[in-house]
Amino acid sequence: MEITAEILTAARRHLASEGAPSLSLRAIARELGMTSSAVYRYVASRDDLLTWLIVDAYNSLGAASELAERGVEREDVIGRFRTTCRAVRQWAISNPHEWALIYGSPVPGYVAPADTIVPASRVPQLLGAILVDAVRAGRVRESLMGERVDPTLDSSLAPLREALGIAVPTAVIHQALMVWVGLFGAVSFELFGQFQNVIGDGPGERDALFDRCVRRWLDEIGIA
Amino acid sequence: MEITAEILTAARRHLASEGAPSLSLRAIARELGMTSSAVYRYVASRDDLLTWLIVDAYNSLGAASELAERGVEREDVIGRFRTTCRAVRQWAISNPHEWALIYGSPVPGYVAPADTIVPASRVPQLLGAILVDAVRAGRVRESLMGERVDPTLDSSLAPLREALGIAVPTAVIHQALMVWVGLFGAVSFELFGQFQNVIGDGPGERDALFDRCVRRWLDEIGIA
DNA sequence: TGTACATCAGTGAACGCGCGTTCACTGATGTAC
DNA sequence: TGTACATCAGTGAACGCGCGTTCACTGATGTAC
Repeated sequence: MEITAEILTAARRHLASEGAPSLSLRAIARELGMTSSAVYRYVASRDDLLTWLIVDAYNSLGAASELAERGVEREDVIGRFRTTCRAVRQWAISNPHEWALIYGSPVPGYVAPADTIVPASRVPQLLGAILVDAVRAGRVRESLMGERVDPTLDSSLAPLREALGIAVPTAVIHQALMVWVGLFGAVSFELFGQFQNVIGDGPGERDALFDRCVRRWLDEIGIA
Repeated sequence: MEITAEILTAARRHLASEGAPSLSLRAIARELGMTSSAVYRYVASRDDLLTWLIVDAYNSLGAASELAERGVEREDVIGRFRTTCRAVRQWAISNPHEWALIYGSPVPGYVAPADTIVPASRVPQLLGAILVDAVRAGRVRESLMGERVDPTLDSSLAPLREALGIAVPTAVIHQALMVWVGLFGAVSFELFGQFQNVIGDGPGERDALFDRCVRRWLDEIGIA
């Protein structure tokens, strides 16, 4: 399966330099010095190729985050969270087109097959594990742990609660979800250019902004 | 300038039903029963048309939010904020492709001209005005108002601070920015399908989720 | 060891499609004298 | 009132391009007897 790997490499390279919209089977064939029809021996269709790349991107982001997080002492919940957030942002900055592919506008007509679910959940899972450890260590805000919550919300967050493995109050899960959404939003805002004309992009300015976001997210969960 | 308006209408319709990627001058010409070359009498290029639509989308979102917010008593800062958030989300749900156009992945090769800056700032401006009123009424969290902040952050948020008109501490501005980013992230997450397989989409479930987000954003600023 | 056959990676031409953009033009309408 | 001219919205053909996908094929490699 050498060639399959080569195709994936070429597709990755093309994605990284040109972006998803101009990604075509023909372009990849060209890059490999093959006929476009030859590629069909390995890839079923354009959508199939897209799926490969999406899975690949999720895995790349997941692996990068996990690797970074693993380098921090288990007891250091704050450090683990901070490191994970930074790893996500760094990966996104290094791979903007990949980020756009997985977290940007959906491609009209493309429906993600089930194969993407597991890779897509690696980062949320990682954040979830950190949360669980924080809960276990009794480091989550008391007021949040005890808060009663709208039953509709309770049921809509049930799948997440079960995924965590231990009993975590819905209010905490919601807060964690907000953090994840905030992390995603902050990175996307920066990458998609929404900070243009609003926030300076001098050296370190955006890092400082993001670092404070991380600190605030920790505050919101109550980990201090 | 009747025809210019008709072209814009057709483009809007096409965008709404098919999405930005398949938007082409030829498709719009077809929709209008014109030759594709005739369109060039009114539109300079495809990028020009894209710019029209981007400005149009920002203005549509801005107008919808402003209209909703204006319907709330001035003293009711909480109501104004909640209403604005909901208006933004509702607009996005009603106009998903427009939302993707302005807040989704950037189109490679397209550079937004300066004309988009003012329309793009309508919602942030609205949120800023609410914040200013909250600060004036002394309803922002004390701890946040008094917090000292990294000087790099101070300078990177300077443009925002000046835009607000009155003196607002950097910590508060950063928090407000986080709220805006969170709002954007929450809406995009929902619209771009990231909640699939994670959160139920039964009646009211996502509304409940979002409503709690709004409440938490208020908490974070300290308005209660 | 040598022949006959099967496998299979890759070719090349073609299909029908849509795109942005240009350009010489038609034909109706409005204006000047 | 009638003629000559200018303006200008819209046409139609063409340019060169890229795309996804199919299909009959070549030619090298491997396998069986």
